[in-house]
Amino acid sequence: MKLNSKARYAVMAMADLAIFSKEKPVSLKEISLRQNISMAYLEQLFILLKEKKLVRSLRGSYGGYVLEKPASEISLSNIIYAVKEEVKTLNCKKELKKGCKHKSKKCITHNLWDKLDQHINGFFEKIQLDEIAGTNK
Amino acid sequence: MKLNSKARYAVMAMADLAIFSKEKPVSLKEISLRQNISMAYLEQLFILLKEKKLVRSLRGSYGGYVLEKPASEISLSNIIYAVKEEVKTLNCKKELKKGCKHKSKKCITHNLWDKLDQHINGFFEKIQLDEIAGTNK
DNA sequence: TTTAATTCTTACTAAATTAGTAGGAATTAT
DNA sequence: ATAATTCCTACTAATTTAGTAAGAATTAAA
Repeated sequence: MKLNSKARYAVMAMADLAIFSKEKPVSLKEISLRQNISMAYLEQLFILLKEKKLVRSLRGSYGGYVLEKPASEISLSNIIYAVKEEVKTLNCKKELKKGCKHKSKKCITHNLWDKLDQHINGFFEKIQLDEIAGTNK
Repeated sequence: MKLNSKARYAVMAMADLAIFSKEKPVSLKEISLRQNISMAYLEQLFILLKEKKLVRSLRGSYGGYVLEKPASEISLSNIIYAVKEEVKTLNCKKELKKGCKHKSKKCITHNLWDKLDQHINGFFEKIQLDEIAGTNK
């Protein structure tokens, strides 16, 4: 049960934006230096964050990224799913793949993992970026 | 954020034991057939479950495994940690490794992941095997 | 109009992890 | 004795992770 770097870095970067992109766009280089994350890696993450309309980009010199919406309207869940990380406690989707079903029955722990799934996703949904960044006070 | 097969299988196997080992020891072969898990893989898991005193083995013909304690006294957490799976949301242990600390400060999301850690472990601790197996009614 | 700083895009890769398989030794009820 | 089992150790193919690398496109400022 591990959270990978992709999700961890994405949240760190978004928190950095929430704090520093109020006056001007923040470049990935700045984030890279402040948060100690490889810049080329950040580039890949920001493509995804942009696709999901969590950030807006400004190209060219003095460009960078800003939040597309207020930090209070962006949940941890939004960020994590934007970079394609997801909670997966069952190895089946909607009970279709093998590994869970056997002899046409759901596996004995199916409901348990479903509950765990909801437990973790609930956490991700209730926390907003402003709280993470400490800009909600 | 994925739960791996090791933990999933361990919990399934323990639930199987909780249900079927009341009269006689249950062999890994039986579990393998009922739960659709490779027997050689189960062998490795049961070495670990035994080490943590969650099960007791009976070798030889007609041998197998039984629970070492009542299912109501074995938590999901016990099982998951027995097979060396763990919740890891920070990539640092006790703030020592690099990747979290940078310029001698904790990373910006450190407290968040700490909370997530507690949230998930809380779930694992509050659920007992009898509940999973449905033998608590 | 040139330059420097930036985002955008695609391809590659080393290392680690996962999810097993394989083979045989030791033990024990029948 | 035999068959069924646990115990033990080593190996491995596939996948995932966490990046690196190289260069094209864009734009503010000098």
